[in-house]
Amino acid sequence: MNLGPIRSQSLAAQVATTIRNVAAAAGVSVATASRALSGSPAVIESTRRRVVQAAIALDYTPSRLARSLVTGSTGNVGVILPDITNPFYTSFLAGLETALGAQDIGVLIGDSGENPERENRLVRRMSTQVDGLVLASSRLSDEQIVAATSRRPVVLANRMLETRTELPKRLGQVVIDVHPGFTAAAAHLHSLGHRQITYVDGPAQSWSGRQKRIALTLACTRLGLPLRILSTMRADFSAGRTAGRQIAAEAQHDGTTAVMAFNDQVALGVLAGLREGGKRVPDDLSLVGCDDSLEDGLAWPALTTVGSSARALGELAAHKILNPLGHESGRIPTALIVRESTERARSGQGAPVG
Amino acid sequence: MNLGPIRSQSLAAQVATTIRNVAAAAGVSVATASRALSGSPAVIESTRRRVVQAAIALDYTPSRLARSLVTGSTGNVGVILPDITNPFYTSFLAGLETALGAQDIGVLIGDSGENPERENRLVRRMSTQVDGLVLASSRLSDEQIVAATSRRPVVLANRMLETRTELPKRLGQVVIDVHPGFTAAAAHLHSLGHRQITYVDGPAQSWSGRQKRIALTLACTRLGLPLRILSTMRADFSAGRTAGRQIAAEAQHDGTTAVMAFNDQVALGVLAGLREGGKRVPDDLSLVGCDDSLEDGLAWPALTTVGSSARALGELAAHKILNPLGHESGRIPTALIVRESTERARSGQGAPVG
DNA sequence: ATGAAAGCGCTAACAC
DNA sequence: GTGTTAGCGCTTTCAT
Repeated sequence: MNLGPIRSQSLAAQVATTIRNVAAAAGVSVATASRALSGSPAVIESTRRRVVQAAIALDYTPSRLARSLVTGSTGNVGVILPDITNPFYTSFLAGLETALGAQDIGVLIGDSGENPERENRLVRRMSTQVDGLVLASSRLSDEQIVAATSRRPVVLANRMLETRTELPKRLGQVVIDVHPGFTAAAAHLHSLGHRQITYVDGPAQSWSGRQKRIALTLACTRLGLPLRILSTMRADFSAGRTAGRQIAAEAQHDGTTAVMAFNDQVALGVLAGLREGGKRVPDDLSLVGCDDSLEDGLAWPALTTVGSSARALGELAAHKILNPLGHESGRIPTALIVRESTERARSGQGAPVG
Repeated sequence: MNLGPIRSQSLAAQVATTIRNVAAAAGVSVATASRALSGSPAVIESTRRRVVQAAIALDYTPSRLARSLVTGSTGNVGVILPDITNPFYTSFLAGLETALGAQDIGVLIGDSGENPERENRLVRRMSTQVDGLVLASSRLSDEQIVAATSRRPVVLANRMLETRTELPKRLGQVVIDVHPGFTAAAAHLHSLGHRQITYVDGPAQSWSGRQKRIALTLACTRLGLPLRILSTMRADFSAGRTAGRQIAAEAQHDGTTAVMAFNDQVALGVLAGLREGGKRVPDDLSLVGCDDSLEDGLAWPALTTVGSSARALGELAAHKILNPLGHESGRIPTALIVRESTERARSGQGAPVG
């Protein structure tokens, strides 16, 4: 029996099969088809089977757009990162994507390039097609973030609002607690006999950068350890390298015997810069990174680092965005991972090379 | 004058402002509001201004969902990668995202984990909310890819269909042409006096892996250079490290003096493994990576590598998906980048260490 | 247990 | 130049 014109499956621009087709093929109404496919208990087993079979036969895939439009929930979340290329965010994203994917939530991604305007454009652009927004190391102002909150639930990762601002509902915050790791790192270096540390900092505007600076300063002060801070514009390899060269050149004057870095990329750069400046790690200077984003053994000597799990941060952000319950900010702890790049301070400066 | 109930902006779950509100506020019909906002020439300047002002005043953001539903175009593309964490794909993604973002196209991302089933699920899941799909190093079968093509235009990156299959319309292919780079690498090693090369391969199933193997085999054959191939399961640091240890242990028996690696991650692993096996690069063995995904100086010694631009591949994929015109497959060339990890072969084997 | 109908927010004919 | 109407594909009352 021929129920109306069969959709001629020509080779041209396919018209996707809709729930209407499925309903027709199964001989039920659209409503019933919808119920059957979404597993409503209000549909009898025999009809359900027919509907499902029709759906399979027609290779039916429900339109998420239409569904979202009516339900008001999209099944997607948006993530905005400052730099997709940075291993820290890459791991963060992997953790997030895995956790969300397991719940069949899609991920829309945007790279802000550390540019607040671009970040804001991305927020607006995404806001109508996601259920929530995850902003990693956001460079937006507190006000802008609060504003974003009125569109969609927001989870801030690696950043917290100044608490003078009233915390809006629908705002979650997940951060890495750098204190334990940095405190341990300072203590570790101190116990190895180091008496002058140079810290190669990241960009000044970053919230997490400020946290690290504070934690380290505090720890060093308590130990009576003098700390010298070197600023860089971008927290990447080449900035570290430049700093490394500088440190190599100045070490004999300022007495620096240990270097800490904003992150592992910078540390790797410092390593290269020191080497180019004729200094060896850990013989001449000790070196500590941050993030534990490098596979063990990737650096040589293996890098002592303040370990945290960007991946865990991503997973935590995923959970926060899925249930915007409490206001307590999630924290991922840090701990010092001692490997080969730190060693007992040599009394004198080794004979300068090259 | 009060036109109906003003939406009470309570603190509770905001109801987003719709084009209806804007139209009402501007005192025009919804259609006119739509036209005004989308820049239709058929609306007089004065009304346009009123509409736009109302939109701004109400902080109106058009619903992409609704728009997509009616226009049939979503303004999003989906990207599926085997591993978000891998720098190659990370650069690829960055190139893609930049190129698409410039056209105000959003990016939906999925990590297949090199799992064909998961990849297929992602394809289905995304298909109703994107205008096109970019599959990087897809592990799907030719048939599955062709099937995906019937849902949305597809661009294959770093993979080509076996040409026995009829090429579907709406399928683009962009690849990295490894031949020039690998040929140059083999010639380079040969000219340095190396007479036995070991190649540390990646996963056997990968299309791009096959290309590299073919290119290298061909080049070596032409040079009369014997080639030994070591297979690995995953193309990552630790696989390389294992291979490196093995090579260090066997080098004296098989006469290997130069190692080539599937990619830079593997090469870095090989470097570590060789070091652990008491071999030094480039003194004892030369080493060549692939991709140029490491910042220069990140590895030490700096890695000679077959350079290609994953970023450029991403940009090319973006262009392909935006205009699914021709069938010619886009190619990104490769070239050998000589740095410090390759050197003239030593006549004898250096005294084995450790 | 199933169907008919309304409507999510928007654009695109088709009037006027 | 602007308004009216239909409808994208789906879910969800409300009847039956």
